[in-house]
Amino acid sequence: METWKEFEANELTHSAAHHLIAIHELGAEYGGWARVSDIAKDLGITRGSVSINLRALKKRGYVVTDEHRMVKLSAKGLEVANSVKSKKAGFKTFLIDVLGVSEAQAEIDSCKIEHLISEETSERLAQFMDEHKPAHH
Amino acid sequence: METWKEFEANELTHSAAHHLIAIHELGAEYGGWARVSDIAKDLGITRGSVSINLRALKKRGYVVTDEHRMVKLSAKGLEVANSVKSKKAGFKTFLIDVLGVSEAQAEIDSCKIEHLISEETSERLAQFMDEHKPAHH
DNA sequence: GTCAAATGTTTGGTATGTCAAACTATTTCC
DNA sequence: GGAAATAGTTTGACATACCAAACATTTGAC
Repeated sequence: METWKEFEANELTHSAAHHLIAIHELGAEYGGWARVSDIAKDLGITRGSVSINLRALKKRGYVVTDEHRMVKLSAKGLEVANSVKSKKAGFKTFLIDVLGVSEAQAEIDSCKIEHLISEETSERLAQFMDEHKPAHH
Repeated sequence: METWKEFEANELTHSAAHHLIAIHELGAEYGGWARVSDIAKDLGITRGSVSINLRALKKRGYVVTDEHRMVKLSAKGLEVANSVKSKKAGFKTFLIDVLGVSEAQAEIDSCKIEHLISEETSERLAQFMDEHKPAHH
């Protein structure tokens, strides 16, 4: 009867998920390392906000920093970043290819729910997509 | 590039959506009217929280109150409550019947995303479900 | 090596959404 | 009709997540 509170209990908030994704993408060419101001620029928020948000993500073990204040995902952070990205990609593909939703709306919807979908659902969706792949000769 | 901020721009928060749904369901037998303390009991939060949250929902035109402090959805509030409920129901059915997700997980996932799904996606999903109804004789 | 620019942090502010607890108002019971 | 229980509101607290602006630190240009 209080299923609705599961939302608050979610491992990651939408904001936290996007901080991790930003680090992952910005760090891609630099061995995983990213800078606070580049994360801020990428997310369109201030350096101050990122600084504070990273403190919490660091404390919770999702990111690590080095002596030059460079930021990197921990193993746990990398795992959840990849999980969220794959959920988003899978759901977006489903929306476009199966339901026929427009690309723009599919991007928005998949971005909104990427961090909320359970492993069970994302696995079943992947299985469904696999079974309904366009036929090949 | 800042699609991720659409989340914050969503018409309803998860909490707001569930306040509206609670009013809708509690009021069902009383001409739509519900009491603060029953809403609080239903949601599992304090009367104080509900009181404050309703103030905002009233200001934004989703609920109305009478001289006895009874609470009811406005036409707009009723519309969004119904929309959210139907999105949840449609998505949950899809998860269970099409993907084979467990009932418990489908309930949680659909509850988390019910207020985030666009009209376009929910319409396409409804259409998909309609086209894939179990065959009848 | 100095000075300016860029970067990172901190502080004080806002908004949401929760709590506990104090307070006020209403209803119910006898 | 008075006392107790119930209902509603308000206050002060906390957590998240943003901003602007002040501040500190680091980097880079010369």
